[in-house]
Formats: sequence, structure tokens, C-alpha cells
Amino acid sequence: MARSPVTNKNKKSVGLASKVTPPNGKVTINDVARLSGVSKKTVSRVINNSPLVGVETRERVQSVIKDTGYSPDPQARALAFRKSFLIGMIYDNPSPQYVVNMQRGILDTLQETSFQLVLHPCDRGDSDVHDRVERFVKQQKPHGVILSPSISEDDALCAQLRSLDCAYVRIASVEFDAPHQNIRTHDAKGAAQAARHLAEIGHRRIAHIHGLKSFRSANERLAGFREGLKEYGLSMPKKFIMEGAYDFKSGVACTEKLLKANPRPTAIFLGNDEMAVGAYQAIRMAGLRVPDDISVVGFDDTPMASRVWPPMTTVRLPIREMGSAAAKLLLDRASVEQVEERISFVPDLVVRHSTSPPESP
Amino acid sequence: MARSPVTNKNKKSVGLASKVTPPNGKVTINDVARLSGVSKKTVSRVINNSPLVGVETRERVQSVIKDTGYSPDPQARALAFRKSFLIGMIYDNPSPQYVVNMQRGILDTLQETSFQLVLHPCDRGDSDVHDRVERFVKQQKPHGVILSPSISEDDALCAQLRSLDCAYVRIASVEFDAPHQNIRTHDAKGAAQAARHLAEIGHRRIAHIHGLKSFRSANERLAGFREGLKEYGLSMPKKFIMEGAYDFKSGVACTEKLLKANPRPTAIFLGNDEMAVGAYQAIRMAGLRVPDDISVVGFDDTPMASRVWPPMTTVRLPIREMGSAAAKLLLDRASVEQVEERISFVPDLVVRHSTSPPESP
DNA sequence: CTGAAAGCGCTTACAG
DNA sequence: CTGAAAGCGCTTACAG
Repeated sequence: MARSPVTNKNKKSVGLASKVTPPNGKVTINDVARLSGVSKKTVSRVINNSPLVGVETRERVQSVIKDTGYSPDPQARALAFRKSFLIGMIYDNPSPQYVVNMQRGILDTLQETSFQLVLHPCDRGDSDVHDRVERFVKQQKPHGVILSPSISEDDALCAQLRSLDCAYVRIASVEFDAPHQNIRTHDAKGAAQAARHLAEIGHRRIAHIHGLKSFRSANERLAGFREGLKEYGLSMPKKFIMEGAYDFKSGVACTEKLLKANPRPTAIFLGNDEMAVGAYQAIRMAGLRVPDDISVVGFDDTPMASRVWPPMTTVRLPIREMGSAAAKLLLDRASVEQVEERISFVPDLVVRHSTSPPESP
Repeated sequence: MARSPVTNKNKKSVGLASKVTPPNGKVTINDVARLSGVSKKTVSRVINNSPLVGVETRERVQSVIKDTGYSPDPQARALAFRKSFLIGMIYDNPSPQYVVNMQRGILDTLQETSFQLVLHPCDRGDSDVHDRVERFVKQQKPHGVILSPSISEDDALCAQLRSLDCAYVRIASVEFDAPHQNIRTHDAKGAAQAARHLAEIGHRRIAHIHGLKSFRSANERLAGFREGLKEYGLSMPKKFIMEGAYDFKSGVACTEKLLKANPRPTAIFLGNDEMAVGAYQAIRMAGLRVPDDISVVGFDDTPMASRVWPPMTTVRLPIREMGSAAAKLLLDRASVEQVEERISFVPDLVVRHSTSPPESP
């Protein structure tokens, strides 16, 4: 009877040696304790990888856990820990591709753990962003949260998270906080690569439409692009630098203005692909061609970049890997706190067919 | 002293009339019970909208809840309920735009409730999809899950969810289960609109590249498209009906084959925008133009559809609203079980510039 | 290295 | 309509 696979209907334990699963089918810490002949506190120690357990005891408990298929209840642990097993993703990035990739990356890391990803989109324009995040954190007590740009640049929000004792990792194009709280993207270096590419194929009259100045990434990319041009002794006149809103419409509008300049630029670097596709449209509407009349470079390498015609030269950041790394920082918290190395990602330039030497250099 | 905003340092209650917040700053059901002069069970009844509470008592408790800013701990409730306050989204849809819109819709409904959205992407090709979902449900005990296509078409998975006593809503192009478990999309009607549009502007040689046959939506769209053509006495020859994989590459490949037909079709309806953009590319590579030489119609109305050149005529489903409606079904469960009305969404045809009358009808 | 007691903040029977 | 007791499945002090 002891090893019978038939469900045990008795309410009472059938003895220490019995390995039958409990009647309701759900194995709890008490079952594991009983079957291993130890207290539940010791089982708890094993679950939480406490070093204060004898090797033999640990092995016995672990084998019982394996045999019974025991898996600790996250809700119960959350209540006792006063901390849930949820990882929050707080974001206001408007690009679906960015968001989905980041989610995937985080989930790659959470896979096979008992942590879950919960979504918390927000709007920086809202007057109650901070309140909403505070309510979320107070209620859910997440194990940690990951902030993606541009909300990740909100220092007041992060101060608030600290005061709420909520762990966080910021993904941003600049350095913030301690190394284990920050994934850095070298947007400037990516933009510099774009600049070198354009300079090398012979462009001299080059324009840049950056994203909203309120995004640090917009400033980083502008700075990096200038830096890259400088290496070739190039610079941009003021009227060739414009501010867009990281969206399609502003890409169209800013490009239209640039096209009216005389002489007009032979190449335009846009702050993201979304705006770059807008540039495609404006150029086409003006009866001109990409890249024959004007070269275009984007930033992000969204799927759109490879699907438009001609396929777009753009700068790629490994979003998914970044999400995965951010989640790792949160999970390995204890072991990572001392680590001084800062994790950073450098973008790649993906050369496709929206760039070519200018017709009249 | 009673109304002083200063934090009370005493461990003991300072009397029934006192409205001070507890020392640690976190208000619990016990504080509310004490301050209202009722048992915590009664507070619990108020929280859970039980009708078994006197009007006066209810009001008193509610005002204390408001005054103290009390908000029940979801983890504690989850443990006691044996059911968490999480809503799972189970999906395998490859389109980022679809996924993000659906998430937004669900979150629209979850806003201001204590429910959270947790993500559970999956891959129908995986041999352990079912096991993974089972582990997820057993561990997290979600309040309910929302399944989007094509995983929503998996009957075995849904049977499993039922046996796990997990509430679910399926979003699909066909009818499943009870009305409160199913959000229906009339893909066929959307496809029929596309057919009528092409027929009305004079097309006669029309082709269709549908998605994978394993997607019910692919069959629905094909059937609806045929139905629409039939109203105009039109039909498609077998070689003008091809199977794609709902991705860019297959859109290119299938279109390339269609272009070799003699005479070739004057219009192509693709199963989704992603493939339709592939058609754009194949047509362009063949030295032909959209819509002058060939009209193209997509399905989904992704952002890409309005950004490609020429802007694409496509069929639009209100994904966000669908997600929102699905979440509502899950939250209103108790009150909705008896409802017999089935919720469904009919797509719209968005006419842009990828369709025009054929040159030689 | 191990355990008995108390507690996390709520709800489910069970009474009345 | 209301409440005292027990319990959900874990962990945190506190002992030893």
C-alpha cells in the first residue's frame, strides 16, 4: 500500500515511511518534512539554500522534494517574506517591438524560476505616474522592477522606489546608481558608427533629426553622432539639426523641412526607425529617392527597417539580451551587490540599402 | 493626539476612537476592524461585497477603509482564497503589435483593480507547452487566463485548464465553449469585405495567400474571402490559392510564384500584413508596381500597413478592445456565468492606396 | 546544525 | 446579520 499510486483517501498520515501523496494532491512543506523526518523549518532552509543544513539532511530532503514533486507555494512564501515573486516591468517606450523584445528577454531569465513578469506600463505625461507606481509597489511588493527608457531616466521615481525599499534595475543610455542597478546602453557609440559610415562613403552635408530632448537617449545619440563626424572633420550646421518626437509623423514633418534647404542634405540620420520611415515617406512625396538622392540611417533595427524599401541601414541594440541581463541582476541580487562591474551594451551598425555615396559630393 | 499625523510609536492600540495609523505604516484588516468596532470577518465581508452586512455597519467600515487608506494584501488573500489575483495571458502570436495591443486592452480593464497581468508566452511547436502551462497554473493559481490565437484553438489545452479548475477566455475566429469563455472575431466577414472591395473596383483575376492551415483564422479568412467573391460571381483557380506561414519571407516567396502565372493575378489578398509587406517586396523586385500592376490587401492593420509605400489597404480588428473585453469576462465571472450573449468583434476594411482598378480588366 | 512557537494578513467553515 | 476559532503554506525570531 505504501507505494501504491492510488490516491490515499485517509486524512491522517499513514506513517513516516509512507510515500503516498496527500489526499488533495497538493504536496506541502509539512508533507516533505514528515517524509524526510525533519522539521518544516529545515525543509524551508533547504528550499532557500541556507548553508545551515547538514549535507546528509539536505540530500534526504532534496530527494523527497524530487520524489513528491513538491514545489513551494509562491503566495504563501510571499506572505511570510512580505515580498512577492513578481518582477515588474515599468515602461513607457512607445515601440511595440522594443517592448515585446524586452519582455522576452526578461522572461528568458525568469523561465524555470518561480518568478513571474507583471506589466506596468505608464505615461510620463500623467501627473500621477509616481502615485500609480507607488501603489503598485506597495500592493504587490514585487521582488524587483525593471525600468526601460525613458521612464528609467526619472530620478524622482527611483528615489521613491528606494524609499519603498523596492529593488530596481534601470536600462538607460547613461550611468545611474550602483552598477547592479543599471544596464547601460552606449547609444553614443552606435550613433558614432552611423556618422563614420556616412562620412566614409563620402557625405558632407549631413543632417540629424533627434528624438525628444526629454529623452536622454536623444542627447546621447546626437552627441555621439557629432563625435563621429568630428573624426572626419565634419560638423552639422544648426538648421540641419532638428527635434522630432520619436514618431512617424514628426519624422515626416522634420524631413519635409530639411528638404527645403538649399543645398539640401545628402544624408539624414534619424533618432529611431519610426522617424526614419517617416523620412522615407517625405522623401518620396517630394519626388526624390532613397538612397540615390538622399541616404537615410535609422536607429533600433525594428522589423520595419528590413521590410521597407529599400531595406534600411540602422543601428541595432540587443534589446532582448538587455532585458535578460536586467532580470539576472534582480534575481542574483544577493550575490551581485558587491560586484563593481557595470553591464553595458554597445550597438551595431546594420548596413543595408538606404545609404550610398552622394551623387554630387 | 488621536488625530495627530505623527506616527504612533505604541505597539498597543490607543483606543477605539483613535484614528492614528499603525506604527509600521501598513494598515491591516485588524486595524480596520478595531477602528470600526467590528470583527475582522465583517471587514472581510465588506471587502468582498458580501450582502450579509447591515447597511450601517457597511458604511462605517467603508469610511474607516477610506480614512485609513486600507487596501487588502493580495498575497494574503491569495493564500486564503487558494487563488491569486493574477490574470495570465497565454499567447503564441508572432506579431509584436498584436501582442502589445492585447496587453494594453487587458490592462485597461485591470486598471484600478488589484489584479495584475502576468505574461506566459508559449510555442505550439514545443512538446511541453501543455506541461508548462500546467505548471504555471498550478503554481500561480491565476484568477483566470486569456488565450489569444493560435494557442486559443488548442482544445486539449483548454480541457486541461478545465480539469485544473482554471477559468479562461479564448479569443478566436470560431466559437468555442460557453459564451462567457469565448471572444469571437468574425475574420470571415473581414475577408469578405476585402473580396467585395476588389470585385467592386473591377478585379477578376484575384489570388489569396493564406496563413498556415493549422491556424483556424487562416481557414476562416479563406472561406470568407471566397464567400465575398462569390457574391460577385467570382472564384479563384486553385493555383491562385497558396499557403504562407504568416511571416514576411513566405509572403515574398508565395508572391514570387504567383507573379510567374500567365496571366498573373491583378490583385492579391494576403492573410496578414506581415505577408502583405512581403508581397510588396516581391512585386517591386519583379519590376512591377503596387497598385498600378497589382493591388494588394493585407489583414491586421499593423502600424507597418500605414507606413509602407503606398499605404496599405487592410482589414482591421480592434485588438485592444478585444483584450479589454476578455479581461472583463474574467473579472465579472460570477455575474456573467448565466449570460448567454456571445461577445464578438467584426473587422473593418481600411481602404488606403495599395488597391486600384486593374489596368486591363 | 536543528526545531517548536508564533506570525504574515487574510478567508473558510461553523455557530449563534 | 455578526463573530471566535482554525487554517491557508510558508518564514522569522528565538532557543539550544
